[in-house]
Amino acid sequence: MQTIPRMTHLKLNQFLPYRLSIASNRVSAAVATAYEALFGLSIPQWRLIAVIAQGASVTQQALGAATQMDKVTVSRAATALAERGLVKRAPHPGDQRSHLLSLSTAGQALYDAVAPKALALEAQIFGGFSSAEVAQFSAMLARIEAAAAAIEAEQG
Amino acid sequence: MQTIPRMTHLKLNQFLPYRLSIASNRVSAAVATAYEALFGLSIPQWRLIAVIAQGASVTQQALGAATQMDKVTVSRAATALAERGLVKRAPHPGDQRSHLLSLSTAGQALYDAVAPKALALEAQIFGGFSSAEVAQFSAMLARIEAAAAAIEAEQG
DNA sequence: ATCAATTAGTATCATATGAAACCATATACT
DNA sequence: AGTATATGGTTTCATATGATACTAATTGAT
Repeated sequence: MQTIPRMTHLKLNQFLPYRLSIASNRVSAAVATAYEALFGLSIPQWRLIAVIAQGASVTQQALGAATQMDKVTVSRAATALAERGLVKRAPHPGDQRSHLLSLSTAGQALYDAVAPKALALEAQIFGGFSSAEVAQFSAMLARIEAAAAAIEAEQG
Repeated sequence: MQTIPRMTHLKLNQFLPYRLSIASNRVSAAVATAYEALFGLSIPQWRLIAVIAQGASVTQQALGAATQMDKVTVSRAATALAERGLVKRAPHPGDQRSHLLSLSTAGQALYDAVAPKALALEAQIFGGFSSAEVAQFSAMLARIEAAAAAIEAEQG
């Protein structure tokens, strides 16, 4: 028996979806560790806080759309934040199923503490990047997202 | 009470760790769906196959290092692949705790089928990229990985 | 040679995530 | 108005993942 040379060689460590996944996981791990250690926040919780801080008064539905997280994940993070007194849930006028979430004073204070730290972490990770490179990278991510979403859509 | 303008505004959808995570998750989801639908492979299983195909005869320890996956994940994927008859486990001469994994004929055939499909997916996702852009993106990922790993190490 | 400390791999446990089922309310259609 | 359908959110269930504990074998030190 003899070995027939294959047409396609695939080196895992040059395969971009793999590389992307590794890089993303490392970044997420670093960020998650920092948030957890410093503020006791999970990534979903932090994302909610970031969006609520921007938008003032938001439904969970809107939070799901803005953070691209599942409604179950949003629900759990929202419950935890409410229990911790970081967000307030007001009834939604005109829809009794829904609440409007906003930051409590404590939540706002936490946000004010977290945000600079988050930006510092980002700066640490992308420290070597020029602003042109950052812009380029960001644009590339957008293209990748769109292409991947298209594939997913076509796969049903 | 009056609102004091904050120093740091943070828009989640411009926050790069978030953007990176979203893009990576989309790509992983698209890839995972395709592998699962076409070949019944999970991503860890596919990674093992890819590395074994390169390296011929490898220990799980080496597979863990090459794929950056936990040894538990490697163990589970290896067991599943062995049960499916895609990889063979030979005793490691000189270390009886360890096995040497290699592709069976069926495993090699599967690899030969999967690899082109994987490359096609990659091409679809990065289709809009020039080869210079691909190289740039790849280099950026490497820098990001290194920076994130450094942070993790320092957080220890 | 004996015993402590590592290491390869597996098994067990805890946690995070999302899919599916579910409840209450809201909307659409007749 | 009255009924079917859709929607916001929560609960329940199944699965994936990794930390921890464990077993068997190997290495190192005396």
